[in-house]
Amino acid sequence: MAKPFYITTTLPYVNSVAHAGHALEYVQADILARYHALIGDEVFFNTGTDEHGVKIYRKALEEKKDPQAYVDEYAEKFKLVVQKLNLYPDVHFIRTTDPHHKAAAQEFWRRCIAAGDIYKKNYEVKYCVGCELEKTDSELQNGRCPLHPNLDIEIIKEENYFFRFSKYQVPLLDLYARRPDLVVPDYRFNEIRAFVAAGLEDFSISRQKTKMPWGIPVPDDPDQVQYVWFDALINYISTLGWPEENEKFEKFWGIIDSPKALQVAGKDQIRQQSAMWQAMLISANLPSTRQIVIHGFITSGGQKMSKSTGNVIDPMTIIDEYGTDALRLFLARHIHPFEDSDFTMEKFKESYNADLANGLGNLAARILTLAEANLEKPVEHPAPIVFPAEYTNALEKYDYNTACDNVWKLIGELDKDLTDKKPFSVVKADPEAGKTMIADMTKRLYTIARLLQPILPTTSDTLKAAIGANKKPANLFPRKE
RNA sequence: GCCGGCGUAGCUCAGGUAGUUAGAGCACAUCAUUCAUAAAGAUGAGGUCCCAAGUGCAAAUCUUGGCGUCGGCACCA
Repeated sequence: MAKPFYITTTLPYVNSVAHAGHALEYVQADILARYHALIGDEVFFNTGTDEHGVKIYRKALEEKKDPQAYVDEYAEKFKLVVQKLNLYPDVHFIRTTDPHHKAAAQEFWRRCIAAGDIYKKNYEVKYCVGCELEKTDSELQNGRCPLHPNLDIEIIKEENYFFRFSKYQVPLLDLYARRPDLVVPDYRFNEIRAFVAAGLEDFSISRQKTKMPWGIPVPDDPDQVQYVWFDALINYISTLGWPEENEKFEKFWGIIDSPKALQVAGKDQIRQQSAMWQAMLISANLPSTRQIVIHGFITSGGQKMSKSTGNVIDPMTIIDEYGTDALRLFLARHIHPFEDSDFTMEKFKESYNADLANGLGNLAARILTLAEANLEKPVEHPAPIVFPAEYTNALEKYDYNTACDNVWKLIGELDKDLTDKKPFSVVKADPEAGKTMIADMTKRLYTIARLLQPILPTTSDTLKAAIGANKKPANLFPRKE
């Protein structure tokens, strides 16, 4: 009986195109999805786009587009990214403007009301006339907008709905105590625990429709829409057909005593994912997330990527030049799973040439040339292997770097054996012995291809097909200068 | 300011409950070679393990202090 495995990324907000950080999160989640599929689990992999809110509304107006037309366009762009990164074919792509998601968000809201956790109150918004934007305290300096220090900040009163977050301090701390691996890595868990322990304030979860209509309507209140991320978080369960498809929901998301869902998110998302969303789930009487894995950010040349610095790495450009698997390997092997990491073209090219052109690509060429020339028929596929413990343990701990290192250790050993045992010489002196060696090494290459499946799916398939046909493929990774 | 992490070869990092000459991958140099993508292989160079004091027979590893650096301390998603 296949074990259900649920995994989701966060949904990118569609006010800009996909960047390297999105690619990292997609690839990390995809490696886990594919790994679990490989070991026989029934996988539900969710991603999609977060499409409501004031920023999108403004951008649509700026571009003189209907908001729906604007988000349709961006959703297509992100779908293309998902495709180009070669994510798991059955990935479920949810959009927060999907009718079913809207209905689910409204139902979720009603459940929170039923729990007594939503109430209306006057909310004071700080507003900078210069920016024409609302400002938070952390954005202000000495009570003034840093961009427009000569203008006074205006206080606008707005009636909004609030979520009774304060009520969930103890329940959240209980949850954290019960589930000591809820958030990975542990220092991120400590951060959120400290944050919750310091006390929680209720937060606003709606906006006035007259000012900002681009959101999901609040049930039974035509004047308010849900604040964007309240609705956005609900995608993790609406994607499963919640609330109608309860069987599917329990199968993948779990039940209260046995949560199953795995979430991957960036370090800027800790609070939303591991505190606010978990409180919302408790309020709606639904199971919590089983585990939230927090990754770091990608920097370039030690700095945040920005157009003005000119250090932006565009994942799509890299794919066009080097191929999807080259990008996937760099993200998996050379970007730290949890800490911020540097991504420069120099480092990328170095790793491409070392790991792929000189490493895997060259090894495949060596072996398959010998196999094609000397074996009469393709080798029989080795029986499904037991994966090396170092490899599986690393993936269970989200240590993609070490999982890759483990495969590359096998590549190195096979390469060295080929050099030392010289089947290319042996086959001339003693054809049968040489052929046996070549067949054996071809099988080892097949095993490596299987281990590569979650990380480099296309390369894995190409290698397996080549071995199956006993035909050397074209250069997998041409060396780049 | 408060809390926490980190500081080890050119680069990215591992080790670190103290115990032989400090490790890996990449990069670099030399040699050799062809089954292969001028690739792979062998050999080698490269480190006062941030600084100082302390506790030990013994400290990169423990303690204290200092310096440096990074992260968190709510409504930007």
